[in-house]
Amino acid sequence: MKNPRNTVAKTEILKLINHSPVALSHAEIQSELNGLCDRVTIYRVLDRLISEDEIHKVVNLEGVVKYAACHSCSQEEKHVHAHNHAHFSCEKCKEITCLEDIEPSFKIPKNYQVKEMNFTLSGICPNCSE
Amino acid sequence: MKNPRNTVAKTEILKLINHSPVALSHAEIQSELNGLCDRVTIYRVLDRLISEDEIHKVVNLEGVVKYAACHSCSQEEKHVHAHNHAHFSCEKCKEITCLEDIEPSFKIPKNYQVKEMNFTLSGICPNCSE
DNA sequence: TTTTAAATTGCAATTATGTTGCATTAATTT
DNA sequence: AAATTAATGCAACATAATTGCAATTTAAAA
Repeated sequence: MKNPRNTVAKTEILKLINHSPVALSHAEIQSELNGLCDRVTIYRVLDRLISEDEIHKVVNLEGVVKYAACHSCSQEEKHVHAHNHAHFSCEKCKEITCLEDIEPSFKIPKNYQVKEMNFTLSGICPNCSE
Repeated sequence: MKNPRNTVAKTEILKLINHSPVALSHAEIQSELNGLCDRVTIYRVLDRLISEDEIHKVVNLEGVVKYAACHSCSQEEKHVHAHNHAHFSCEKCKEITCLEDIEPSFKIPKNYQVKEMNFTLSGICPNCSE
C-alpha cells in the first residue's frame, strides 16, 4: 500500500482536468502543461489519479483514450457507481462531454455479469450544430 | 469514387470476421492469416470493409480496437442503424461479443444530434463465469 | 484474348501511444 | 534535520497505426 503524495505535476494535471468541460487526451494535457514534466510522468500521474478516484478514463468511438473529472459525482458516489454515466463524443470538434443525467435502461441475458458500462453517443454537439 | 475490387486478402479477412463469434483485433487477424499479406494491407482492407458496411469497429473499455461482422443485420439495416447495437467486453478473456438484441433506451437533451451510439458493457462473460 | 486503367499491395520509413528499469529528486514522517 | 519512500526524468523498448511510392493485380474495355 502506497502513501500518495501531492506533487506539482499531480496538482496541475488535476486542475486542468477539473477545469475542463470536456475529457482530455494525454497529448492535450501534455501540450497544456507546456513542459512542466515528462510525458511518462503524465501517464503515471493519470494512473494514480484514476486509482485515487479523482478522474476516470473514457474511450471515444475511434478508440482515443481521454480523461475526465466527474463533476456531478460526490466522493461517496465515485466509489459506488464507478463513473458509469453516459458520454457524448462530437464528430466535428472531437470533444467528449459527460452527460451526467442520462441513465440508459437495458436488459441483458442474466448469464452475463455486468460490472461496468460505457455508453457513448456520438454526433454533433450543441456548439457545433449552430 | 473508387470502384472496389475483390482480392484474396479482402475475401479471407471478411471470411475470418464473418465466421468469428467475437470481435477480432488487427493482431488476431494477422496471426490467423498466417502471412497471407502485409500488416498494412490488413489495415487498409479493414478500412475498406468498414466503408462498404461489411463490418464495424468496436472499442473495448481499455481502448483496444476490434472488428466484427453484424450477423443479425440485413444489408438494408446496415445502412440505416449503423451497427448501433450493444457489445459485451469480458474482463477475463478480453473477448468482445455483439449483444444483438439489446436495445438501450435513453433520453438526451435535444440540442445534441445523435448519429451513432456505442454501448459497451463489461464484466464476466458466460464462458468465464463457470 | 489482350490491353488498359485504376485499385490494391508490399516495403520501408515515420508517427503516435504506452510501458519499463533505474538512478536521481523531492515529499512526508519521525 | 534526517530518514524513508513516493515520484520524477531519461533512455530504451514495445506496439499500433499511417504514409509515400514503386510494383502488382483486378476487372473492365477493346
